[in-house]
Amino acid sequence: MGSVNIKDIARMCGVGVSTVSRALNNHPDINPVTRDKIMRCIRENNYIPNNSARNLKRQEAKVIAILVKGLSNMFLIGMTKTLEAEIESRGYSVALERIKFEEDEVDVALELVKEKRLKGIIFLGGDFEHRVDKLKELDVPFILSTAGSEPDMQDSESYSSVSVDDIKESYKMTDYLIKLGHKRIALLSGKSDDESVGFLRIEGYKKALKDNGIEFDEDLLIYMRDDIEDYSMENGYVVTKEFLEKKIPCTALFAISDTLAIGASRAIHDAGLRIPQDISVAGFDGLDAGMYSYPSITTIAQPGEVMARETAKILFDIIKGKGKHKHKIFDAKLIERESTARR
Amino acid sequence: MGSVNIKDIARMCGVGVSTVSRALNNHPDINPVTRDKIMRCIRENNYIPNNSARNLKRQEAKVIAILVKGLSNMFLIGMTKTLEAEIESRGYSVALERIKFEEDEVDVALELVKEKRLKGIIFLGGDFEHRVDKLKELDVPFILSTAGSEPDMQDSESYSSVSVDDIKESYKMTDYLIKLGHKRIALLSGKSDDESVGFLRIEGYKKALKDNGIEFDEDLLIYMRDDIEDYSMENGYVVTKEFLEKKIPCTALFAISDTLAIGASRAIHDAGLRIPQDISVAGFDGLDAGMYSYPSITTIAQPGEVMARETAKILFDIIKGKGKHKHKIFDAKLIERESTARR
DNA sequence: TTGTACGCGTTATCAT
DNA sequence: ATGATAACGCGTACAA
Repeated sequence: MGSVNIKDIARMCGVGVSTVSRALNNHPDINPVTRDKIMRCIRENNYIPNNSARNLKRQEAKVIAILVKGLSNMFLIGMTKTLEAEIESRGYSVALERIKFEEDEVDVALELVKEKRLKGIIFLGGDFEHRVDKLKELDVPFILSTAGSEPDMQDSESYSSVSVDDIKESYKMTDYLIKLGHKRIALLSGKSDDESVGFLRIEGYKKALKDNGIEFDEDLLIYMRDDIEDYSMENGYVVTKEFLEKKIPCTALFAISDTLAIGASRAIHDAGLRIPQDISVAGFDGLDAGMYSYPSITTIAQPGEVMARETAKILFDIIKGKGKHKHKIFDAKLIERESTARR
Repeated sequence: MGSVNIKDIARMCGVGVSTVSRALNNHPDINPVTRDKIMRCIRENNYIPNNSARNLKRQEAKVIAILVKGLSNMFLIGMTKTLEAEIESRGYSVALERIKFEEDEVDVALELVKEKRLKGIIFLGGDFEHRVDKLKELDVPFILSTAGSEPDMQDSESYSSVSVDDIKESYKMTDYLIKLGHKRIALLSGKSDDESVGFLRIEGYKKALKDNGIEFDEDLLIYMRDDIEDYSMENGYVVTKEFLEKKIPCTALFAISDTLAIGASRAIHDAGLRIPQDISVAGFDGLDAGMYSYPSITTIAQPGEVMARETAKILFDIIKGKGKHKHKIFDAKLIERESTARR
C-alpha cells in the first residue's frame, strides 16, 4: 500500500493504462462513460500521478518558472503575485523557486529546464554581471525582471529584460533632496562589493551631486553589512546607528530600499533626532511598509504590477513566436510623503 | 543539441553509463582516473542530470519538504530560514513549497511525496481543522508547526506538532492591557470565518475579559477583510480606519499580528489620535517590523527560532526511529514596548 | 573496476 | 474508442 500507480488503476478498472492516462489528461478520444468510471476509481483509491514520471515523459509542459532571488524581498514577492496571475490566465502553470543569496540562479535554471521541460523562465531580482556567457546555455526564452539595469546588458538579443533605470531614479531622489535644500545627504547603499543595483544607485547619487555642484563625500556613504540579512530593517538600523555615532553632519538620508529606510528611521529616532525636522529620510521601492510607517517614507515607487504584466507579455510573445527579445525600462515615480522636508 | 544525457557522456568517454552514474554520485568503487576524465567531460559538455529521472528511480532521497502557507507571512519566513539550516546541517536537502491561501496544503503534500520520495514534511502555518482524516493518508512522518493549537489535535499519535498556546497567549496580552487600566479593548482578529488561529485568539481575549469582570462587547471585535491580503498592513489599516469612523469608544487595540498592528497604528495616527496616549496598540508575533516601528509595538513574541529547531529535532528523531510523535507547546513572551501605556 | 540490462511511472505511438 | 508497447533518463543488481 505504499503507493498506487496507474497500472493498479488500470487493472482495477479492467482497462489499459493508456485509457487511464487519457482520462487523467482529459484527452478528447475517450468514452465519457469509461472516463467517469476511471475517475471515480482514482478518487476512491487516492491515486495521485507521479510528477517525476510525468515530467520525464512529457514533451511539452506549459510551465513557466519564476526564480526569485532572496525570499524576504517584499517588492519581489508582490511582483510574484501579479506574475502568477498573468501566467495562469494564459493557461500555463508556475514553478516558483526561491534562490538563496549564495546560490547561482543560472545553475538552478539550467537544472530546472531539464527537470520540468520549462517553456520560459523569469528571473526576479539577482545580479548577472559576470554570468552573461552562462546565460547563453539556456535554450528556453527567459527574461530578467528588475535586475540591475547595466547598460551593457541591454544589447543582447538572446533574452529580454524589464527594469527601472536605477541610475536615473537614484538621481531623481537625490536631486529632489538637493532641491529641498539638502547639501549633506547620506546614502545608505548595498554591500560594499555590490556591483549591481547597489552600485548603480550610488552612481545616480553621485551624478546628482555633481550636477548640482556638490562635492561627493566618502564619509556620507553607508554600506549595508554582509553579516546581517540583505536589505533588512535590522541592517538599516544597525548601520545607521553606527553612522550617527560618528556625528558626521548631514541633513538627509537616502536609503536604497524602503526596508532599510525604516530601520534607519528607527535609529534616527533612537538618537533623539526628529524626522523630518532634524533629518529627512527617503527610501526606494514603494513598499506598503513605507506607506504605513510613521512618518511615512518618501520613496521612489517602482511600478511593480505594470512591470510584472509587461514581463509576462514579452515572455509569452516570444514563446508564441510573435515577438523578438526586448529590453524595456520603466519610469518609477517619486512619492513625497512625511519623511522629507525643506531645509 | 537540445539536451545531452548520461548515455551521450558515456559514449563520449568510451565507458558505460553506470560508470558515469558512479562518477556523478561519487560512488566509492570507481577508478579516480576514469572518474576525473568523466567529470571533465561532463563539465565541458554542460551535462546536467535530469532530476525527474533521478527522483523516479531513486529509492531514498533525503529530502524534507517545508510547506509554507502564504508567502508574505514574515514570521513564517523567519522560521523557514532556521529550519533550512537545521535540515541541511543533518545532511538532508530542503524542498520549499509555498501554498497559496486557496490551495489545500495536504493535497500538495500528497503529490510531493510521490514526486520526490520525501523523508518528512513540515507544515508551516495553515489550518487543519477539517483535514485530519486526509492527513492520515500521508505515509511519511510530518509535523505541524505553528498551526492553530486546537486542543483536539494534540491527541493524535500519527503526527507531531509545535506551536504556542494561542488562547493562553492572547489571554496574556488582553490581561496585560486590562491590568494597565484598559477596559474597552478592540480586538483586530482574523477573517470572520476563521476557525483556526484567529478564532483561538478571540477565545483568549474573551476569557481574559471574563476573568476580569469585563463584559464582551461585539462592537469591539474587528474582522480582517477577505478581499485584501491576509494579515497585511493594508488590511489592518483599512479595517481600523472603518472602525474608528464608527467612533466606538475604546482605549486600546489588540491586533492578532504585528503587521495588522502596524497598519492599525497608521490609521490611528491618521485619525488624529496619539499612540499610546489616546489609544494603546498591541500586536502578536514579535516581528522585526514591530520593533523598528515608531512607536515600537508591544507584542507577544513567539520563539520562532527555538520552535524551528525543536520542529527539526522532533522530525528527525522520528525519521531515525528514535522517538514517538510529540505535541509541544512553547511559551511566548510579552514584550512591552512604546505602543502601550497605563490608562 | 567496469559494463549490460532492467525497471521506476508515465505519456506517445501505433495498432486494432 | 481502446490496448499493447516503446520510449523518457537515470540508478543499480548482476554479470564480467
